[in-house]
Amino acid sequence: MPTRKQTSVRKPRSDAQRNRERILEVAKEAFTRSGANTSLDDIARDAGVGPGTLYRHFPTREELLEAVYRTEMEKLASAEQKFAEELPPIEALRAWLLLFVDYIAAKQLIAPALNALVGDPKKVFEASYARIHEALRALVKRAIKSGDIRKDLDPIDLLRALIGVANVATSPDWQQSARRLVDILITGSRPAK
Amino acid sequence: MPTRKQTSVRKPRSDAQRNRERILEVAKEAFTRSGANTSLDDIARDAGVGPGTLYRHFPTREELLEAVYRTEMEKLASAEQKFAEELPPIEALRAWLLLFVDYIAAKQLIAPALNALVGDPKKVFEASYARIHEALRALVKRAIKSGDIRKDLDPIDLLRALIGVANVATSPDWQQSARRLVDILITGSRPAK
DNA sequence: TGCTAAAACGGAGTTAGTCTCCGTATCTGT
DNA sequence: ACAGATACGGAGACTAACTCCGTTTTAGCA
Repeated sequence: MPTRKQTSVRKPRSDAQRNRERILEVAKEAFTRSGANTSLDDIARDAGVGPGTLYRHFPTREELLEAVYRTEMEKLASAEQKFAEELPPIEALRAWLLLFVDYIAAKQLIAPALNALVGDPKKVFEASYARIHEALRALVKRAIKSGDIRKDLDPIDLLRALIGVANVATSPDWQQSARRLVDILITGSRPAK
Repeated sequence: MPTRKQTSVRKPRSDAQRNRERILEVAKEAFTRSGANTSLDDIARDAGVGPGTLYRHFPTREELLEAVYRTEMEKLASAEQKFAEELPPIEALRAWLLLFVDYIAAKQLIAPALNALVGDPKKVFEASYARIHEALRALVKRAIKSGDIRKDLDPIDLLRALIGVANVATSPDWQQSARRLVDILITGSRPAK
């Protein structure tokens, strides 16, 4: 028996793969530009495929949204390692939180994702959330070990606060607000004494 | 000349008033129950009016959402005075922040509002946001004066963090997370020394 | 109280987006 | 290069959004 994975997956056909990526790319731009309610048929057309093809790859709007979102979040999560290697714990944490802010500032990707949230919150976040959470937890863990952060801090709390800031991005200075908030959060997370 | 307001407002017809309230009430429940994408025609039917009537009162989905949202936020904002009178500054602030959490926990009203956000963020929040912000600012101001909070704290930062928490309400314990966050925020907002 | 103009109603009908179905085209392995 | 499997695409059914206008209701006045 070959050691290769034999779990059903027969093979992905090359044109299918191409189309999938094409759709994802167009969708990302469309959602970012016009919000999460953009016509899916339009996205299909812009990607040069029929509606049927789009729906075969992503049966629901939410699934497409999630796929786009997950792809982007993956990039963010992978930045954790770099910071962890280059900076002292507390600074690595701060840097990553700030990157998080910059990232969603540039991409505005949180809005579409949130939109989908209304339908079924868990689905959309489940996968990417886990990945992001893992990255953040690693950073917090190191900062706890070095004594910069108090033991009982739940990393999710920080994450939630930050994601929130992005959503309430009504005023133009929201990004600065987010930066100040990072400081508040870190200060508030220090050991009691 | 009579001192009464004469600014255009001719008169609101009683049936119009009734219908408006009826729609608002049904809409609030519908959005809370099924998310912000509920069929507006359905809402109209449940309220016992025709689609035309609903659209006359609230030309767009966003406007209906905003009206519902604003009504609820008004209630929250008005709680500020009570706390300010009954509690010491820092505790009044804490209490109000916690009420904020409880409130959106119960009503889940933030989700629909956010959904609308994608279309045009400012519009939806503008009015109610101002009201809430005002309440929070008053509380923070008092807490600064009493020396419990550092001078340069921007109240909006706290608000943003909290709203965010509600949005990322994926896990069942999000409410506890929010409560911990309130502590973090308050601690992080204390004077430097 | 009865009358009238203004205000508001309501639902049929138009428009637009979602999603499916299936005949046709393309790919992969032999 | 052939066969079978896989994927494509777009016509069309369905559903919700939103409008338009003939009918009904209301407020104010004589």
